[in-house]
Amino acid sequence: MLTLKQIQENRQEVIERLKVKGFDASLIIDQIVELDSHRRITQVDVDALQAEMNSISKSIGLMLKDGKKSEAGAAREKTVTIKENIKKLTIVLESAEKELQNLVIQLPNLPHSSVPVGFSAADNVIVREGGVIPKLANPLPHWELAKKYDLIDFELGVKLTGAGFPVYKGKGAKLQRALINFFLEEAVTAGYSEVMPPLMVNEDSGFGTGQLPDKEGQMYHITQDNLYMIPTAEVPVTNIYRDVILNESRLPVRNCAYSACFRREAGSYGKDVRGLNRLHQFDKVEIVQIANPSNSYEILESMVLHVQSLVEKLEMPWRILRLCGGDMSFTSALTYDFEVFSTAQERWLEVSSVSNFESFQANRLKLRFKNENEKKAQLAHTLNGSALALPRIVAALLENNQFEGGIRIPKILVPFCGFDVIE
RNA sequence: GGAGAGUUGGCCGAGUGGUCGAAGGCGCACGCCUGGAAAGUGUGUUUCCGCCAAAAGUGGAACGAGGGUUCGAAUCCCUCACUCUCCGCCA
Repeated sequence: MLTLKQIQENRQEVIERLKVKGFDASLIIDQIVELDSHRRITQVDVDALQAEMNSISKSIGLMLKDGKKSEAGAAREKTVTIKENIKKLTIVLESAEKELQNLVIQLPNLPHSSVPVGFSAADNVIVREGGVIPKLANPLPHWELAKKYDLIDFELGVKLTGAGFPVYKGKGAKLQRALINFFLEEAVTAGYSEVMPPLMVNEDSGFGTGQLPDKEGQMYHITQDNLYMIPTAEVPVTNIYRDVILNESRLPVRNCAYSACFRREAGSYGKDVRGLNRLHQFDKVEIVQIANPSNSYEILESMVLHVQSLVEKLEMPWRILRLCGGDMSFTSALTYDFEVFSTAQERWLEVSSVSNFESFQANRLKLRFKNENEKKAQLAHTLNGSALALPRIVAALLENNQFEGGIRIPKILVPFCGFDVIE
């Protein structure tokens, strides 16, 4: 959520920047500016009436103490109309605040100046790439490999739950655990401290990171207890710092977490969802940082390098995209996507998204920092990235490393798996 | 799930209708003291929304959350959430 100050002070710039995301903000911003001034004027009035009330109340107390009963009664009568006016104006004030809030949360985050203009994935910019795309004679897609070597049972998942909830078996299951451990170890070594968060969150947490109210339909909602299944560990981990004022010396805060992730993926269909390409439940290791605004973009780069080191260690053909305005999420200021190449499907699969949210989430979270010398706390920057999401990594790993009669496990994973080939 | 007791500032803890944003203590910051430190001592130490060009200053709000009673609520009433204890159930 943008701050009112941001909107007031850089009105034109905000409108221009949001155009990069294909968002026309001019009307909303006009309304916000007008409503905010209305709100402030009303508040001045309410405060003045309140002050009068307070002073009368105080004097009544003193009068009663002195035994001046009739004077106190007279004063009491004066309060009747003041009280009515306060009531009326408070209603006006509260509805203005509510309306203002409703408008402000409709505005997406401002894209960073380096974000390319564009409307679809085709307009994303390749930043750099690496690895080698293997040349295979007749590669099988991972869903066939999974069946052939009995690694993943999609039909069984349908029986138990529904489409998009696969059952991993044998070496397939072991590979999941190996990847999770590998990713966590790498993150911890890189200085992230591990947390294991709840897989369900409350409404406040959903709002804090921006899933609610915008993406309500993307999360599984347990209505009986009004809880949401997390779509990513970003939600619980970032919300650890909701309503927190950190000491500046603690920044950057770095956390990593493994979690299962749950997404309804309403409206998806076709080859995009085949096999592991899009699931309702999947595993992911997430990295999160809370940063000082002065160096949050350097931190973003370091997170990108961390993810890059993972795909390199896994010997995958990879590339990094800088997302264009139209392809970026509502909450992000700058996002890099990582893709790995899937040989059998002959296409790039997104395996990670690394973003700087600047103060957009922090403003919702009331996540601030200050040092001893400062009176006023300021909003921190939040960043996160997948490091990494498993399913498409598994898809690429199976497809790219297949050979006649087996699948080779990348060297770095062998100690985690306990085997070096699937056959 | 049943019964009871709680929820106050960074922490502990007092406060049952009036001048309480809140005693006292701990912690922390700065100063004095000291050769240096400890002890001692003094001052300060929540956050949000406004007014003001800004600072100074100043108005308002907040004692788990929301509502109510009252001229006035941390204090009384209602609803909800959470915590603890006992019982039940359970990996």
